[in-house]
Amino acid sequence: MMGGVSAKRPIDGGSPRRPGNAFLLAQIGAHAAACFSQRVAELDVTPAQAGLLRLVGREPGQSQQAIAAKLGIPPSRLVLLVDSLEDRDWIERRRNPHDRRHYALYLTDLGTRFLGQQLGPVATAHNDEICAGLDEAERVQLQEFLERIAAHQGLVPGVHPGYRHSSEPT
Amino acid sequence: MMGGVSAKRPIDGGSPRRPGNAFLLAQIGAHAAACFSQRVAELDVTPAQAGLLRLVGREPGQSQQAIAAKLGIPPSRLVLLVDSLEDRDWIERRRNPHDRRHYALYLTDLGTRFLGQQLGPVATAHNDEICAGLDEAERVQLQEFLERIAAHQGLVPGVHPGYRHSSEPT
DNA sequence: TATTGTTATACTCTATAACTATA
DNA sequence: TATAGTTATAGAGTATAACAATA
Repeated sequence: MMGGVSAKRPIDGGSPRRPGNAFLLAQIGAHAAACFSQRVAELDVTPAQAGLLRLVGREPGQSQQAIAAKLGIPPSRLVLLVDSLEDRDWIERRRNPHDRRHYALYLTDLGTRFLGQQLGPVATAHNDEICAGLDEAERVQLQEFLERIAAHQGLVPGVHPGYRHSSEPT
Repeated sequence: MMGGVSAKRPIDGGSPRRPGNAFLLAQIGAHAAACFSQRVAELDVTPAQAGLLRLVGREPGQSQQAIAAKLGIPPSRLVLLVDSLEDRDWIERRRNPHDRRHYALYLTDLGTRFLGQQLGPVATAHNDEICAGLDEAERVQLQEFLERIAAHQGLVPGVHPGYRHSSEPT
């Protein structure tokens, strides 16, 4: 080993003493995602499944290609996700009569009920848990800030890239 | 397949029409982490390496066990991370003379310089990029909200759990 | 015997690319 | 030939558990 050693005392290292907004957002965002994951696990659902279910409910009738593009994932990955929801009888693949290569995805009645009666309340409770510590006015204010940031970053309203390989401590 | 089909029209599905704060935090957080990952990649560094480097700079002299516990990762994973930083001559393992089982981690001079002159500016630029769209007063206000949330959620100031298996679309 | 750090192994998740069918 | 969906394979990243050294 070459290069001497320093730092008998704590060193700041160029980064601000207290974490900035970007770091806090990443930290809290990861925490929120982990909490949500734990909550939906009690319904035997993964976050990815929950997200797809919500997307199909919000914009039914789309092809798998369109959905995969919207989520920024390869179509091959979507297949297994769709399979898992179809196995539970929550969504349904319907052939497009005009072009039999396409499938169009729709919620089943069961899926609609699950989304509205099971997943919805869990998402609401999750949101409340994360916002604990902020009063109503502050939550509105925070939402405005976050929406502005999201718009500035070009993020699509209902979709987030929980797919990139990050993993980032401290 | 049993269970009829519904949803000829878009369906809200119990979740709020516009994403709530928790969803926005997760979405923006993942985006911020991805941006940071891209930025530090230009320095040939992973987010995990950057985080460890900052942690060692902030609290030098800790054992690997202590750091692993703080980051919430298994010690075996930390070994490779420490190896990669030691290979670059940025940090150093020093034997504890009183208990030769322990190592204590310190920055080298080179690591101190890299942290201050390379990584620091990148982190600052990253923070500015994420906060684009908010003026100075709003950034301060946002930071206050985020710090309050982090405290309420019991998050340790410098450490975030970018380790759980989430992956969550929509 | 307990603890620190390390190595070895196995498992999960994901993307890439080959394959089938429709057009 | 091109496109939608599927299947198969391989790679990265991670945790679990066995191991060696020190106490």
